[in-house]
Formats: sequence, C-alpha cells, structure tokens
Amino acid sequence: MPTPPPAGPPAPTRDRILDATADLFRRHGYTGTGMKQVVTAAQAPFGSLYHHFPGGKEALGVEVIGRSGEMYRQLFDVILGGAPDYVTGVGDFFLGAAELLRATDYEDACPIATVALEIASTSEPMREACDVVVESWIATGVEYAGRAGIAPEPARALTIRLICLLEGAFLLCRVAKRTEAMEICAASAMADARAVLADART
Amino acid sequence: MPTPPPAGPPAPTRDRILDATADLFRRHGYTGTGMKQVVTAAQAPFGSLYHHFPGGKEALGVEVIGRSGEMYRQLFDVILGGAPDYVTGVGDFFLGAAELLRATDYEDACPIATVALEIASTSEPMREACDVVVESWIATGVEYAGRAGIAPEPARALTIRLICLLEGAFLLCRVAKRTEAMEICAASAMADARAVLADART
DNA sequence: GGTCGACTAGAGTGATCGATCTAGCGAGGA
DNA sequence: TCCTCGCTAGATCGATCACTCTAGTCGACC
Repeated sequence: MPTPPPAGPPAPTRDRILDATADLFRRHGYTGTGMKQVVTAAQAPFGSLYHHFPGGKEALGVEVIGRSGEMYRQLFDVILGGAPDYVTGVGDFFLGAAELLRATDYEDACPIATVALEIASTSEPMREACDVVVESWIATGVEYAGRAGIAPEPARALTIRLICLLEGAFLLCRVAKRTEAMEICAASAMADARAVLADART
Repeated sequence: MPTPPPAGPPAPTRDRILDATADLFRRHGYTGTGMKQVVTAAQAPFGSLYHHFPGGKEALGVEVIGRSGEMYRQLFDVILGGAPDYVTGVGDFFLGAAELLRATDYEDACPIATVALEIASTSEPMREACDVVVESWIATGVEYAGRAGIAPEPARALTIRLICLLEGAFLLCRVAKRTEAMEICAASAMADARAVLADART
C-alpha cells in the first residue's frame, strides 16, 4: 500500500530513505530532522528524495509514521502471539520496551510519540496518520484481549490504558535515563490485564 | 531563583519572553519554535532576548522547562489540596486535563512532554531540567499520597503510574482529538489510588 | 546635573532550512 | 542501434535559522 508506482521490484533507495527517516524522527523529532540529514543517513542522493516523495517533507513524514506504526503493531503480534498467555504477553511487551531503552541508551522508544506531539497542532495530515496508527494498535490489542476471553468494550478500555501506560513510561524513562517507570508500569499493566480477565470469567 | 541579576524589580519583558516561549513550546516543540516567533509573540525586541538569555535558545529552553514544570506542579497543589479527599483529587486532575484539552482544541497539554521527547537525546542540559521537573511532580504526588495515609514506597510507585497514565492520555487525546483516553485513564487512576489507599489501611 | 549601567531596538552575520532545477546514467523495448 | 524513461546526482534557489553587533533610550545614583 505505501508505494504509489504501479508495479516493479521495490526500490532499495526508497526503503533506505524511509528507514533512515524513521530512525531520525525517533531521536530528533520531525522539525529536528533535516532533509539533508535524511539523504546522508540513507546514503541516497538528494534528487532521489524528491523523486520518491514529491510531496516533500510532510508526505515523507506521513509515510514514515504509517510505516513505523505498522512495524510496531507487528511487534504486538510477535510478542502477544508468542506468549503463553495474554497477561504474560502484556508483561513481556513492557519489559521488552525497558530492555530496548537500556540497550539504545534511551534513544529508541515509541516510533511515533515524539513526532506525534510535535505535529499534532501543526500538520493535519500527519496528525491523522498518527491517529490511524494508534487506532490500529488499539484494534490489535483488542483482538488479543478478545482471544483471551475479554469482551470488546472492556478490551478497548483496557488496551487504551495499557498504551497510555506504555507511552507515559517511555517519556519518563527517556527523561530520567532509568527504567524504573517502565518496570512499575509493567507490573501495573499485568495486574490490570489479570483483573479484567478475571472479571470477564465471571 | 530564576533571575541571575542580583536584585531589582522583575523585568516584565523577561517574563513575557518566558511565557510566550512556554506557550510556543507546548504547541510546536523546541526545534519547531523560532527565536523570531518568540520575540513576536512576546512583543519584545530581539536584542532584549539575548540580553536576558545570553545562553541562547538552549538556556531559554532550560529556564522555560523549569518554570512551566513548576507552574504545573503548583496545579497539583491546587487541585489535590482543594479536593475533599485524595482519590477525588486524582480524578479531578485527570478530568480537568480533559476539559483543558477540549477548551484549547487539543493544543494545550503537558507543558514539557513535547519538548522532553524532542531533546532527550539531543540536549543534556534540557533533559536534566525535564528530569528535575518530573521528579518534583513525583515528590508532590508522594506528599499528597502520604497525607492520605500511603507509605512512601507504594506512594512513589502509584504516583509514577498516575503520571504515566496522564502523559500517555495526553498523547492519545492530542492525536485523536478526542478525550476518550483521558476519561478512561481518569477512572483507572481513581481506581488505582483507591486500591492503594485501601491496601494501606490494612 | 552629569554619569553609568541596564535595557531596548533592529539591522545584519554566516549557516542551514526545505525545495527546485537541469543534466546524466543505464536498462528494456522498438 | 537508438530511444525512452525511471532514477540518480548535486548545484542552486530564496527563506529562515540562531545569533551578534552597534546605536540609542531611560532611570538610578553620586
């Protein structure tokens, strides 16, 4: 879905640009990332950038948000799908996030949060792209909660609480350069999921 | 504490610059806010900016973070101190945040989150300023939880959970332009506080 | 009343921003 | 063999970036 050209083999340059931009966005945000930095990091010529993204920086941003969001959503699938049960999967996700923070010196966190806050009041197309991503995360969370036996309505509220906890913990951990908040939220998230699950069984 | 000059009456220009910058930071972030925008919004001459903030944009940023963080911390005092009980105060804070979001078309939210994520991997002085602010929020939260009868250790964990929920809800609400997440988190926050309080009484 | 420093005021600095331009490369079809 | 066209390649555009500079204003203190 992300490639406007009709067919043909995927252009590696285009993908390199998207990957490099996603990486820079996570670390420096949208306005903090220059197009020159992008082509340098992607090892791509400047002309290729505007050939593949004629809509300029904003169009590139919209696509990067969608792509990064989808990759993160797939991480939900991998971890929640691979866990022995729902509650364990939820805990694994938070603890995995803590591990990632430590491993990257608190640089890599949520792929869209930094950009989302920056552009929420500035770029409507990018805000909408973020909204779509978050809703896809919620939908995936609801699906796994549903498989565990939780009805759609409480599943949505639970999933939103979990995402809020995760995003907030990302913020606190990056600011403090410690994973204390993430570990506290991991325990809270598991307890919440466990409680909703127990409630669903009555 | 914020004024380096030894004494004298407070300069309104300096305060106007700080207020205008805080406002712009909330909406557009750090890199998204230009010094020219600042002086325009503050109705201050360009020369005054660098007279009052010889350290440039980063020094201005550090001071704005500290100032905005302290103002928000005082809001904790006002709401938690004015509520009939701790749990109600917690709920009031979240619902007040939801009201603020709606009233400002989802522009005004956490005064430091946008900047914090942007500069966490870029500017160490600003990251540290954010860290100090968050710790001050936690300390205030712990204090009010303590007055309600909660021991310091569970109080800290509870407060961190509440701040994470709040920050995450700010993100989701700004992205979705809806307060659903904040309302869900408000209920969750109250339930969490109530449970910890009940546990403390046994 | 004169002096001095705090502050105002804005033109101007080089650097970098996002974006555009033309030129050339190289593989597939006529 | 030549032509076409997706793509590479980078020089270059005006605008804007954070910041510096000098000149001028104003009020407090001697």
